[in-house]
Amino acid sequence: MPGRSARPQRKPPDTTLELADRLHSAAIHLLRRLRRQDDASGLPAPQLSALSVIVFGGPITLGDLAQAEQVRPPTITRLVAALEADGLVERVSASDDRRVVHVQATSRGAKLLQEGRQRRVASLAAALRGLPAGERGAIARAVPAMEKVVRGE
Amino acid sequence: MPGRSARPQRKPPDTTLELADRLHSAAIHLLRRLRRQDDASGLPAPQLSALSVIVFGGPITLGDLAQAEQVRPPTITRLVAALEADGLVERVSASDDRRVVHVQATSRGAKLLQEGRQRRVASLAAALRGLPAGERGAIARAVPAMEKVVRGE
DNA sequence: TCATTTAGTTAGCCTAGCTAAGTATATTAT
DNA sequence: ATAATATACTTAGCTAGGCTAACTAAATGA
Repeated sequence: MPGRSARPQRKPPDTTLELADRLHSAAIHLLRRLRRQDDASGLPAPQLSALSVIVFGGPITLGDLAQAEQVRPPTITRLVAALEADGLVERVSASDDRRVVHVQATSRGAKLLQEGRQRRVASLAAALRGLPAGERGAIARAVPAMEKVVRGE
Repeated sequence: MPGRSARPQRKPPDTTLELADRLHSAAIHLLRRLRRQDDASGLPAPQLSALSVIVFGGPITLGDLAQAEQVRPPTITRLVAALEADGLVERVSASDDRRVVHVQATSRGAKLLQEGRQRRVASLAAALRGLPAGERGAIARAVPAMEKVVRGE
């Protein structure tokens, strides 16, 4: 019985509301599962997420980063402060508008992301590899649509 | 690892590692988006999630609930305490083993779940309704597999 | 009987999120 | 030119979720 959900559901949802509900629930549990297996790799998920945007999105203002990360300005200030304290990113103030702060990855930050990301999602990847190909394929085909939802399109 | 939001991607992932990465990222952003739209209506996500297990899974021990929710015992103690303080669940100690505590929903808890939960996911449901039917279907077909991954099967 | 295991709680810590209010810089209107 | 307003970010202070370590109480078993 360990590991057994109290609510096993194997049928696809058949109303949009049920779909939303189950997607929501699955997201919560997915992240909790990953967080628990994360410990070795270093940064907490939100910091890693922000770092990833910074590394891939180049220098970015704090405001844009907050929007990309779907959080309020004070939250991004704090996340960036934590990353900066670890030497993974640095602030650069804009020359033309001195209110604006750009943030960019240091080489250490970029390196940590490259190395750490695979480790962090390794357990999820392993679980996905354990699925029948058809089910893994179903998830793969759903991901672009999920990203669209997340971006609010 | 997340972070694809700075660069929208519309292609399905073609390696398992990339799939894991993007699924993870989508889950993070999905939950943040929902949290922000979670009005005064009710409980924070983790409490709602636990309440849902309790309502649908009947009376359940704290240990089993912790497992179902993928959290450590102290966390479940705290979540249940919060739900109890709101009169949504109640503790019942087991007659045969006095260490064990079962938790069950009150009628208020069951009612709040029925009403409030749908409200909470309403914005997600609306976003899903805005998708082309094919993409919504892709997500619907992926959900059972995601639940399987989450349960660690 | 006494040691061990099991279920849950308590204490104490850290991180993530928020709002409200503050500072500094830009912009706009008078 | 200056006053009002808007923007970008920070600070302060709060709620909440997550953890480990250490505890109590009850069951099990040698």
